[in-house]
Amino acid sequence: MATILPISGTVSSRIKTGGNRLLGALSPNDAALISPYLEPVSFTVGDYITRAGAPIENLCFFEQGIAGVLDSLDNDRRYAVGLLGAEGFVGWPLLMGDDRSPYDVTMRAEAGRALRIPAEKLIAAVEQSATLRTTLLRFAHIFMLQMGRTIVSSLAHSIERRMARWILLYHDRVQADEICMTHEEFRLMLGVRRSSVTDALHRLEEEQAIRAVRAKVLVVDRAKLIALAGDTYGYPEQEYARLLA
Amino acid sequence: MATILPISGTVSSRIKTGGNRLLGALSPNDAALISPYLEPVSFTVGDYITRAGAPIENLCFFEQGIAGVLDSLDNDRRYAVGLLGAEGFVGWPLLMGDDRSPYDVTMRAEAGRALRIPAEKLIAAVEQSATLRTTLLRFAHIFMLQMGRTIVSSLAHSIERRMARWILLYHDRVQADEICMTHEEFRLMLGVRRSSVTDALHRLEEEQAIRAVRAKVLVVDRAKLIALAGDTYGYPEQEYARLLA
DNA sequence: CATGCTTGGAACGGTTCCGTACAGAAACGT
DNA sequence: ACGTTTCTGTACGGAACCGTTCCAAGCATG
Repeated sequence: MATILPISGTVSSRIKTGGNRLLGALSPNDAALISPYLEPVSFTVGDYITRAGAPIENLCFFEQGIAGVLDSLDNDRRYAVGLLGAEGFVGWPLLMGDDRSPYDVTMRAEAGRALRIPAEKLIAAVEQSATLRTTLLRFAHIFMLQMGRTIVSSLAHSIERRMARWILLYHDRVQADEICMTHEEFRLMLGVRRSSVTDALHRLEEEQAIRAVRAKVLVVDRAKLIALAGDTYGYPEQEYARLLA
Repeated sequence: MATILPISGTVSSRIKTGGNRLLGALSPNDAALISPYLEPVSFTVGDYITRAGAPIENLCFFEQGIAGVLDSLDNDRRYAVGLLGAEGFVGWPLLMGDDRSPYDVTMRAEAGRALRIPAEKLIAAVEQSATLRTTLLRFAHIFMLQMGRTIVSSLAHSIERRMARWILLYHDRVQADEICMTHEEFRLMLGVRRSSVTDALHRLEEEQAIRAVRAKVLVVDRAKLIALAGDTYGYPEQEYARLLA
């Protein structure tokens, strides 16, 4: 348990491209519209990409790392409503007629890289290209699907199964089978007490689906996690492939 | 308990307009772009407005009634991911680059009236008017906010408090303090067993927040319901007012 | 090495909620 | 009027999960 061995794991539908998948899906013309304004930025774990209520001044297309979209309650307790990585971008409310971010968005799990573009440049670009706008809105739509599945899983499934789902969502967005996350991190997504996270992790470990070491989760059997997550995993990912291939 | 007395109730931020609020918020020019194609339709409780997976052929702007947006799991258990009425429309995925509906949408609580427009007509209209597109996307955005709060409330709150929230969402969308819904209906939104609904209703009744009669809930003390719902009620409604006033 | 911080493991009783089952009450059809 | 269906109330044991507390292990810092 002390040393971290390289675990094989089933590397199936993982995101492999180095850069941002959404930008990669753009036509050359659309890419040309925004690429002059894209500027690389990097974040460390815990950094805020946007703050709830703040004006959206930039949009960030991630190349690496995981961004957690958090909603807060009573100004203290916070919960994740969704997750995104190199398959998407942060700031979509701007394309939907809102100039302020409704959510806190922070870096999770690992350091992140992104390409940043000023809000007004992106607005100008989507006004010139309908296909660009559609591509970006498609991501927002798929994020919405993810939220829907989050609702369903929180209503229908046990902590263990919901945890399996979140591990998969993380796994899809990191390059390795090793995911850095503490029990406290899981609390954001599951909304349970920390010891319940411990218990659920142990159960997943007993089933040989993962191995947990300090501040890390190693994905051992991805298929088993998918089975546990059931219908709450897969549909948004499948729709992403259909609409943004 | 047998007879339904007229209950005063606090009629605060209710939706009063007869027609669709979103259409009402359009500029004369934008309204002119689509009104030639709007056709009145009506639904009874249980009718499907769209089916999951089916192509979006029409969009529906509701004038009366409540539409429940349902996600299904394992082909049998279904759960509500959101609710809308005369403040919105059904079919927004079309504006976000998806030609199929990801959800079942069905009529809840009471019979509904809507103005229906063929998909291609609406697409043509939003291509002519950026402000029309923005207005419609703003509704989709606010629906997303509602979904976010649904996630948070399901993670943080007891059945009783979550029920208070859903009653408010229904109350906002009907013209009266009397809401037709069976315990089974609540199950869609809370994801609990039917008897838990009974218990939670009794608790809300003890607190004089509502009165429950067969297949109906009477809102007695709206302020009390708002207090129970806490931060999970109000924010999307407030953003609607800000962005679509 | 000494110290302090973060993270994880384990335990306690208590509460909420579940699954199931059954029965009464109200509406409905004929 | 009568049976049927729908809706609601209630009760039982049991499972899941909570809040709390305490302690141990890993890690960083000086």
